[in-house]
Amino acid sequence: MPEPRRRADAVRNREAVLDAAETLFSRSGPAEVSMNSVAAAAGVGKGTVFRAFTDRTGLLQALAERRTAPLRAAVTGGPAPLGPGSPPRERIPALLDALAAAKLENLSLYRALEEAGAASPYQSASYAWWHTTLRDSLARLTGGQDAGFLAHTLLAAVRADLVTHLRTVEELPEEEIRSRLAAHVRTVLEPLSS
Amino acid sequence: MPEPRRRADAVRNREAVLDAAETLFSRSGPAEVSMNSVAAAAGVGKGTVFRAFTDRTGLLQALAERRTAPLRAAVTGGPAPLGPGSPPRERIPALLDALAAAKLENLSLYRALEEAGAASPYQSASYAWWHTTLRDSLARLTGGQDAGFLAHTLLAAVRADLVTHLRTVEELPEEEIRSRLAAHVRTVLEPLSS
DNA sequence: GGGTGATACGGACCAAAGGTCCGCATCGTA
DNA sequence: TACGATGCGGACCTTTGGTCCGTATCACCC
Repeated sequence: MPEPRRRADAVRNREAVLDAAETLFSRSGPAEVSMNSVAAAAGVGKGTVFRAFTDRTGLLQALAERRTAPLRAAVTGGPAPLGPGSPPRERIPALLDALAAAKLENLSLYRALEEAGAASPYQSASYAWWHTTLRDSLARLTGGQDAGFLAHTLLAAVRADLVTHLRTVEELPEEEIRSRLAAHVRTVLEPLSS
Repeated sequence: MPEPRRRADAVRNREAVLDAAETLFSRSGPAEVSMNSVAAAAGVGKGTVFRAFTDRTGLLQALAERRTAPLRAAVTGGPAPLGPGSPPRERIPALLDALAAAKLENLSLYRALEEAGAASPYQSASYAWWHTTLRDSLARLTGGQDAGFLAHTLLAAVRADLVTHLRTVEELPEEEIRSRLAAHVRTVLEPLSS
């Protein structure tokens, strides 16, 4: 596979689109960010956006991936408590707290991502990755039993629309949300035999 | 308020639309059920559908309400374990199991409902009702502390898209899903001081 | 620097879906 | 049976994701 060599203007445009989309999402809800507006904000034609990212979901994924690259790196190869070496009882709360923090920082992006057009969030590679990571850590405590289901329920507790509801309707501050989540994780982890 | 008296054809059409929509949802995913197709299947014009239900969300809500009326009745005024008199340790698992069962029976309807077009599921009256009901029961165990958050997490565990994923991708049978959910509920309820 | 093929650009265009509108039909009542 | 109120239906509008292709730009070689 001899890497087909990207043209300079193509990579420049790709970056511009990501930047524009990032700004738009930071300023308004997911519904206001249409592909048209992204293209316009990037000073680029619509076709360029779709060529670079295939479809809306592709753009959202690329954006989310770029924003959370450090987090993913910390989880896959970093030190404790996020890194793969950490003991589950430290790592699992850390994972969920980090994920919650990431969502809180990029709420409308994550909302857009989880609405997902047609496909449910459960189809995405990103969800699969988090689920696997979490499940494996959990399995070291449970012996594997129901770790998968438990991982799903924990991840469901940090879904972007729920977090949004907690922030905007129940008006909980970030730290409050994170501490309640932490308490919940503690509760769930408690009874697991080491 | 002297009840404006509904015309006979209007109520007939309303029913026809509900029936048609119900059939469509039972046969295909939420994306396939457009307002147009509902109108066509009901043998009725589009305007009639929108006049009767205001918008798509209104139709979905009306449909869900009709399908789960018995369940709501059982919860608000029925006998144990669902009824309001039952002790929380019986009632809470029963509530979640019943809700899970309802979703399993009407998966694509609930998926459509939770996608919600623009508004998140957390805006809906139906969610608020379940959340309040569950929170109140939980509060009788926790003394109120974090009952609201816990109720959210429990409800998140039965979200339609998650349930769909468990059924179709992980291929768990209904009973398996319900029993894992039950186990999870037990775990979460366990540490609560009575 | 100039020529040439490959690659990317951009915006007109398309299709689908939710929602609106209003001339016409049907209902309920006297 | 007549007549006003209510409801009907489908053409129409708007928005949005996504496609297409004639044109411009890039990268490479001479």
